[in-house]
Amino acid sequence: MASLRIVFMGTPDLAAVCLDALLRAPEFQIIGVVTQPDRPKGRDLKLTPPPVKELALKHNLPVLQPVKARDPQFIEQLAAWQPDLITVAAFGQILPAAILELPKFGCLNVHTSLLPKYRGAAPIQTAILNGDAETGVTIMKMDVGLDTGAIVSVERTTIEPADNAQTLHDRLAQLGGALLVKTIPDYVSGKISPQPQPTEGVSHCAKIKKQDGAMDWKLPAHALWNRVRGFTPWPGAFTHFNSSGKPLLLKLWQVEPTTVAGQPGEILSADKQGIVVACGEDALRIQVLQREGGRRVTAAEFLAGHPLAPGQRLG
RNA sequence: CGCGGGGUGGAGCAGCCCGGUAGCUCGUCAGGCUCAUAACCUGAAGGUCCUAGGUUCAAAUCCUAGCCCCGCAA
Repeated sequence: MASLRIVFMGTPDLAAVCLDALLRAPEFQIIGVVTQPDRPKGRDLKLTPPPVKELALKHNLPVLQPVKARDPQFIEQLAAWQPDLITVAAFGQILPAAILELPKFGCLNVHTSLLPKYRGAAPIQTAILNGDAETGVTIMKMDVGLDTGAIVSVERTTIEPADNAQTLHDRLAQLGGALLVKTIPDYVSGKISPQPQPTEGVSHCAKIKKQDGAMDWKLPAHALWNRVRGFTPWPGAFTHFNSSGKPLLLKLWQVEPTTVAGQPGEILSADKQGIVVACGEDALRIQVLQREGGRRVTAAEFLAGHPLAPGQRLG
C-alpha cells in the first residue's frame, strides 16, 4: 500500500478534512494535491488560498491549481506525477476522461449524499431543505457523468432536528475521510468491486444562490425551518424588518416550528422565549438572529435593544 | 485602495447630524409582595462612552490616525 502513489484533488473545508484523514493514515502516500486557484475572499477581497492548499503546503506537498481541469498542460503535469489512484472530494470542476483514465485504479470521489440521490453541487443543504431523515457519504469510482460513477462504499447518518448544514457538513466530512481511509485498501486489492448506481431514485440538486436564503413567510413553518437549517451558515436565511424608514436585514440562525397561526410575516409574540412569526402554515419561533452590523444574538438580547411588538411584520 | 454598518456599566441598544449633569430594555445585588414563579413593586451597585492625538471655555458628540467586530460582495 505504501507504494501506491495517490493524488488528492479537492478545494473547500470538506475536502481538507478528507485530505487530513489520508495524511494521518500512515499507510498512504500522498504525492501531490490539486485544488482550485486562489480566489478573492473576505472583506478586502484578498486573494485567499483554498483550505486544501493550506493543508497541503503545511505538509510540503506539491500543489497544482489549474484554472480549467481539461487544460492539456495541466493534464501533462498531472501525468508526470504518475499517480496510481486519484481521490477527489469537492474539487469543484468536471474532470475530463483523460484524467479519469490516467491512474491505474482510476479516480475515487467522495460525495456527500446517498447516491444516486442528490447528484450535483449542494447535496448536504438539499437533504436538509427537503426534510430528509437520513443522508450519508458515498464513495464512487468516477466516470464521465456528473456523480454517476459506480458505488464503492457508503456510510449513512441520521439528520437530527438540531442539525444544520454546518453540523451536518462537519459530520459528513469526518465520515467521508474515515470511509476513504477504510475503502481505499479494499478497493485497490479488489476486495470490493464497484456496483453501478441504481437507476431508481436518481435526483439532482441545484447550486444554492444567495437569494435562495430569502424567507418567504407564506411558506409553511416546517419548510422555513428546513430552510434556516439548510442555509446555515451559508448563505444564511434572511428577512427584513422595517424599523424606521430603511429596512434592516435580519439573518435567522436558529428557529423552531410552533403551532400558532396568523398573517404570514406577522409577529405574534416577542419575549424571552423568542420571536414568534406567523408563516403560511403554523409559525416559527426565532431563537437566534443577527442584524446588519451586529453579531449573532439570542432573541432575548435582540429584544433588549430592538423592541418588537405583536402586529409588526417581517419580510 | 471593492461598498457599507458598528465599538456607550455584565448583555442588547438609544444618545452623535444641531458639542454643555450618561439614558432605555434586561441582568446582578438587597428588600417587599405572593401558595408560588423566568411574574410584579421598591431601592442599590456597576461606565477609561475602543485607543492615540487634534479643535474648543467645554467632546460620547466635531476632525485625523490606528485597533477590533459585523453586513454586502465572493
